[in-house]
Amino acid sequence: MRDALIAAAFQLFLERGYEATTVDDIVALAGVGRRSFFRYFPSKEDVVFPDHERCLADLTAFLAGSDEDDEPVARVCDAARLVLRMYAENPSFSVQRYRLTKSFPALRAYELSVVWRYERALAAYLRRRFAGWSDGDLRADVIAAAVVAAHNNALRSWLRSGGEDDAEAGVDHALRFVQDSWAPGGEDTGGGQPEDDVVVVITKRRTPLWRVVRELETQSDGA
Amino acid sequence: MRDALIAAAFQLFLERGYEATTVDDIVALAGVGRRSFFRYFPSKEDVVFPDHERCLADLTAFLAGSDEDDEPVARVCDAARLVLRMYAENPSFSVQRYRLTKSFPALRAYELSVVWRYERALAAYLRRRFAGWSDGDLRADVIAAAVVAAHNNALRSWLRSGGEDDAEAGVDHALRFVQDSWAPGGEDTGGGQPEDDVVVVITKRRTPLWRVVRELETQSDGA
DNA sequence: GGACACTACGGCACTCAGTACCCTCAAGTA
DNA sequence: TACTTGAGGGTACTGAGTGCCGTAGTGTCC
Repeated sequence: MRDALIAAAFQLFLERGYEATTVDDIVALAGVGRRSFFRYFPSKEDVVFPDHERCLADLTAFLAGSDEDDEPVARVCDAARLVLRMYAENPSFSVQRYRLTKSFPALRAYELSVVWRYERALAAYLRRRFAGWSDGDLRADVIAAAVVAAHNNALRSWLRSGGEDDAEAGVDHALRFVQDSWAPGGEDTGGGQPEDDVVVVITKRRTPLWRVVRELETQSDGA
Repeated sequence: MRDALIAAAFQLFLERGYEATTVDDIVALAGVGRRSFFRYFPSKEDVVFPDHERCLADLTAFLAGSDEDDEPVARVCDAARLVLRMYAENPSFSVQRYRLTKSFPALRAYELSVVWRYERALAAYLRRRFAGWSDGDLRADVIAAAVVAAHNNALRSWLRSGGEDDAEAGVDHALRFVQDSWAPGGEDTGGGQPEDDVVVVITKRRTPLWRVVRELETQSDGA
């Protein structure tokens, strides 16, 4: 019955839009009573995100089950991959939902509150791991936000592709950017370059440093 | 009349809670018609955040009015300070609102959508500035999220203090953490060095960029 | 002064999400 | 048979938000 309601809801949402579809329409199509809808979904928005509650529980469990030896940033990146996998399990459903949420502000607002809960779960884990550091909480909040932003950047790009691209590769690439910023050494996994290969940078003094960095970044990977 | 509605709403919200206060209660206390409430505020949530629309416009204008020489990350940090200043202008109001939003999920969800709009404004600016960089959009999204997270970390800590702490100092400290991660050279404000003086940097390939930058920063002012 | 707009506000009626309460029916159990 | 339990249905209600219209004040032009 839960699945029947989800199917009916999506059919109508895609046909005539989210706001133009009432709960009465959905239950009429699904052939169930109106009261039953609210037994399965606390609100009309919830029917659009039926699996996030479980995913959030998985994510929390995953973080709770990590030990002291894990590199914290790498761990939250793996947690983000967990979320991506949920989307990737049902590409067509995820893409449909993406188009829906993109066009209806009410759904976007709901999605934000879901994402916020993921972010707080990551931040809570990082705060534990950074306890005692100076600015540990700040670091935790910023890194959690960065991980979520990177994940969402890759996820949205995958969704825009209609689920055709390689979702895992995209999110790996995006998360590497975050790890390079805060989990130094993470990118140094080997490769063929000899360690003592040398780069020489020549620039005018007083060039804004960010311009130098930009030049370095566009020309090489690493330094 | 707008101010009368805000005052009446906050009085009732603080007295009996957000959800227990109906729009009818508010308009009765303010002595205006119910229909007028919705003329000034599109929804009941909006009365809690009466100045964000203007602040968002200020922020957008601030970013639009910047030129190519500005360091992008420093610019969005300054934009974040703009938002903080709006909170700091009315400490007691901000603290009251903070306690309200903390305890009512509906308000928290609304606040998230407001914050999201700020973040998108910052990201849009950064995307323009990073256009052409490899992973420019990703970088823009991540940095925007980090700036917002740092700002919110400092803001919440100030709000929890009841508006007693130094808000500006707190947010400066938090934003410095972000700038140190991505906007090296922020301290480059002048000095007498001749323009054509040349700096040579020698480093190993595959050294994490941030290490190079740190080294540069500690050894010279500028590049 | 009178006709004309324009604006701000109030009142009324409506839709729809969400809730409280109670009903039915079926399945199991003493 | 009587009793409980749980899934679902029906009804009536509250409250947010909208559309429509009426009305009163405030100009402005003739």
